[in-house]
Amino acid sequence: MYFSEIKQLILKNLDKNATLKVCLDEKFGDLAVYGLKNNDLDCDFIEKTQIINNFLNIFIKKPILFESIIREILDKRVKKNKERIILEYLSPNTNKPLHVGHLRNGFLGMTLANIFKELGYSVSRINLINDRGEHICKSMLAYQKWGKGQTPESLGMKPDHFIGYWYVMYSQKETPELREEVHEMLRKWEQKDRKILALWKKMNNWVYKGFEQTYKKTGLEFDKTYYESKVYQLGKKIIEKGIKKGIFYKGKQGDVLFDLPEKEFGLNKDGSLKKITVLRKDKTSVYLTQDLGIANLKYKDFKFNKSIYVVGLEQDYYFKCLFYILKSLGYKWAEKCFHLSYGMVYLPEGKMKSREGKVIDADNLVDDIQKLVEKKYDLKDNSLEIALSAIKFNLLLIQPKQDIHFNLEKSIALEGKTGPYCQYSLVRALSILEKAKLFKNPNFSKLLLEKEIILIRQLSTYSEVLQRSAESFNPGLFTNYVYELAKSFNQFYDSCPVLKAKDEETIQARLYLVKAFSIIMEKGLNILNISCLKKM
RNA sequence: GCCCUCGUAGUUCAACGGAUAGAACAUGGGUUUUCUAAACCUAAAAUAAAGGUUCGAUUCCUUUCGAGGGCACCA
Repeated sequence: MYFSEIKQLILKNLDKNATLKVCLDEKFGDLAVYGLKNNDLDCDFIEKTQIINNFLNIFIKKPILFESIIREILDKRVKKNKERIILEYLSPNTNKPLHVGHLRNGFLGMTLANIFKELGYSVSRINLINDRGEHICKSMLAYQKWGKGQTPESLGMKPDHFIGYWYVMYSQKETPELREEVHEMLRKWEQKDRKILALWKKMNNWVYKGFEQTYKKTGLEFDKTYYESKVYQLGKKIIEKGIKKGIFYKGKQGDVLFDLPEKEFGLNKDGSLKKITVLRKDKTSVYLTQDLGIANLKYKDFKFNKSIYVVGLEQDYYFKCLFYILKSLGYKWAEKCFHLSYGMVYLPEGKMKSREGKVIDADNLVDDIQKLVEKKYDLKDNSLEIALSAIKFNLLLIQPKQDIHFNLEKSIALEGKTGPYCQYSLVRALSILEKAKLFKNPNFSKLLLEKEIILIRQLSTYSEVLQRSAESFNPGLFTNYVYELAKSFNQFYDSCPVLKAKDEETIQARLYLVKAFSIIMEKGLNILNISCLKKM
């Protein structure tokens, strides 16, 4: 019998509304449920039941319990779920390199995708590249004016950093005249002016080359890439239809508007309804125009059961509008769209400002931490994997809604509650398993010590945490679990020798426990996109 | 002005409405002839304030204070 089956059997015997909880505190039972007076549980694996503080505590016969948990982990069965989930994340602009905020976004998306995959969903990961618009023209204009034909190669710069350099230069030199030139450039771009298109292509290709390097280094992956320049016109037909249906209307100046209802959005200061522009008077798209189109395209391409947008909290209002308009247009799938909003990353001196170059650059961050690892532990091997593990773990640990106050020295620790700590616990486990052989029939009644029991209980909550983490779209919950698991193992490792235990039966029972731990820890690290190392 | 989010040890973060609010870092004290000490053990330290709902509130509701974000042709 597996642990999940035990839980189901017990649940059958309880009230309908009862929820079972695995107890991690040894004083209580193995499972507990609140508020039950009647404890007639008729299952032969139950040792005793006891009511403490109005909790019904259920004690299960230890060998059966341990075997059920460990066996379930060893006999990995893959669940399948027919639901399809799409996740959009990263979505960079092509006018500057990636910074630590992008990393937070990307790792949130990647990890959530992995969590849903582990639960059996069919998942597609989408990157929507913001490759057009005024902000893109800014770096183009600066390069055109002052670039003197230099290239990333001629300056020895990573190509996306090269582009970012011109974006910062534009911002520093910006004047009303320059701003007008940017508008003019965008107009030419939309009219497919050859020269401008050629410049745009050249510069975007540089950026992509740089992004690719960063993706590869940090492990960011996608199943599908949409380019804004190719799809930004899609929304216009929807706008036309919406006007005919009376959902949108033309403003005095010829722009197209949508009225936001008072109930959900409140009123303006003067008591009028809030409005939002869906198309400019000159018929060019605003973000909303293209997002209406892209949302449709996504549904056509994927027929999703859930569409998740990983985008910062500064766009909460925007997404509320977008989803409301989609619903008003009659798309049934509108309610399956979800904005995963996450907090900003702040520097000690305040908000990051790309325009001023005040950012924690993604590439530099990885390089810095990697150097730190090499220096601190005097090693070359695996230093990148360890540095990335520290960064990813740190960014994922904090629940999405929280802002992160980033401090280079303090934030990316290498010891304590960190990625490397978790990697290290797996290294230790694998090192034991390498030296031993597992026999077929372990005797789990040999596992009696406190640290053994805590580790087993910790292992037993894996699926539960995974499920909760998915339901709340919170990878932080799972990241914390991975740490707690590593901690339980390190404590076990310290107090319970495996290969040098007193008798062969204890050795085997503990080996099975180590094996089960290594399986879950490997899964856990893979979900967090952290490398499983054999040596550290 | 209005709307949204957040306020937990010195610091950075946890806690499905449930049992004694957990960690990490920093600080103090310890552990290596034993499977990797990037580890383990140990001490001290917190729910912004005031009300309410509840058998029970860090969690839900109201108010105040504080921080951040947003509110029609920006992304």
